Amino acid sequence: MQSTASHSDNLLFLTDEQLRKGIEAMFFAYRGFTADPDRILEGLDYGRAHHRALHFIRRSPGTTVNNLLAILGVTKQSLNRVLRSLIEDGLVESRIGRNDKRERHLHLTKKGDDLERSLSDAQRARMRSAFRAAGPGAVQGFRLVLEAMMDEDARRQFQSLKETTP
Amino acid sequence: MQSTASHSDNLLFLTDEQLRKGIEAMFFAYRGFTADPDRILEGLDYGRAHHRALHFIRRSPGTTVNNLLAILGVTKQSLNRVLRSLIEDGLVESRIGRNDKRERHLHLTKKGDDLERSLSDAQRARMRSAFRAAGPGAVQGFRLVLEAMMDEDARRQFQSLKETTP
DNA sequence: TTGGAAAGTCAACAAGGCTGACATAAAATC
DNA sequence: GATTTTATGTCAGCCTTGTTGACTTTCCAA
Repeated sequence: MQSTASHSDNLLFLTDEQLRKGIEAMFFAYRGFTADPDRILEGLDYGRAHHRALHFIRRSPGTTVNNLLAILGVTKQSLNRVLRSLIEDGLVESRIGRNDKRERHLHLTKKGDDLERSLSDAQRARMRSAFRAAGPGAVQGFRLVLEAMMDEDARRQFQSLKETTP
Repeated sequence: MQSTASHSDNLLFLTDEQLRKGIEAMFFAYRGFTADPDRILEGLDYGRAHHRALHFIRRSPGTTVNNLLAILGVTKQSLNRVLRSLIEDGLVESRIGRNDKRERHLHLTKKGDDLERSLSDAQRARMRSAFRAAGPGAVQGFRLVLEAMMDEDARRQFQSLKETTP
C-alpha cells in the first residue's frame, strides 16, 4: 500500500476536483488582478485596452505597431482605435522608422509614462502583497504553472520579453 | 553579510522586475486559459459569459439568480440576457423557489450539461497539462498566489465553493 | 396591509472585440 | 523599371458583454 499511497499523492492534484479549483482560482484571481487599474481608468476616458498598450510600449520602447499587434493578439483596427486616442491625447508618440519608413515606432511621452506608472504601481502593489503572502516558493510555482498554461506563441513572446532587460 | 544575503534572497522575488513578470504571466496565461472554450463557443451562438453561467450553475445546481450575480460580479441585466438565451434554448431550467417563490433556482438540462462538460473538458485538459508540466509543488504555489490576489469578497466566494463537495 | 426585497423587462449606451474594403507609402522582388 | 508585398491607417458596420436608469410584478414579512 506504500507505493499506492505515494502514487495517489503524486496524482492527487490532477483530479477533476483539483482542476476545477484551479479554473475557478484563475477566474476570481484575474478579476482581482485587473480591479485596481480598472478603478483608476474609470474616471479617465480609457479602458483596459489602453492600459495594455501603454504597458507594452513602456516595456519595449520603440516597438512597432506590428510587434504590438502580435503581443496583444488583437486586430489592427482594434489596436488602431486605442493608439489613435493615446496619440491624440499626447500619451504616445509615433515616430516614422529610420531604416524602414513604413514602420511606426511607439514611445511613451512623459504624460503617458506617468499614467502607465500609476496603473502598474497599483497592479504591482497587489502582486507584491500576493507574492509576500504566498512566499518565494509559491511564486516560483505560480510562474511555472502560468507559463505552462500559455499557448506556444504567447510563451515565446513572454520568454523573449523576459530576456530583455530595459 | 550572511544575514544581508539571506535578507535579499527573501526579497528577490519582490523586485519590480519580478512583479512585472508576474503581471505579464497573468496576461498571457489568461489568454491561454480561455482559448479552448472560446474556440468551441465560436461556432455556437454563445460567448464566454454563457460559459461562466453554465459553469457555476453546474457547480452549484439550484443556485438562485442573486447568488449567481454575486459570484459572477455582473449586473442582473447582463446576466439576465445570458440566462434568457440559455433558458430559451433549453440549456438551463429556471424553477420557482418552493419556500420563497420570488427566487428562481437554476439547473442545467441534459443539453446544458453536455455543453458545459465539453467546454470544461477542454479547459481542464489544458489545466491538467499545465499542472503536470509544473509539478505538484508548483500547483500548490499557483493556488496560494492566486488566492492571495483575489479581492476579499471573491476569496470568500472561492473558499465557500471549495468546501462544497458536489 | 403595506413596505421592501427579489426578479424580470425595456431602452439606451459604451468598450472593445471582429470582418471587409480600401488607401498610401515604401520596401522587396522580378 | 514595373510589380508585388508589407506596414500602417482608416471607414463602415457588426457582435458580445458590460453599464445605468426606470418600471413592473410577485410575494415575504413586519
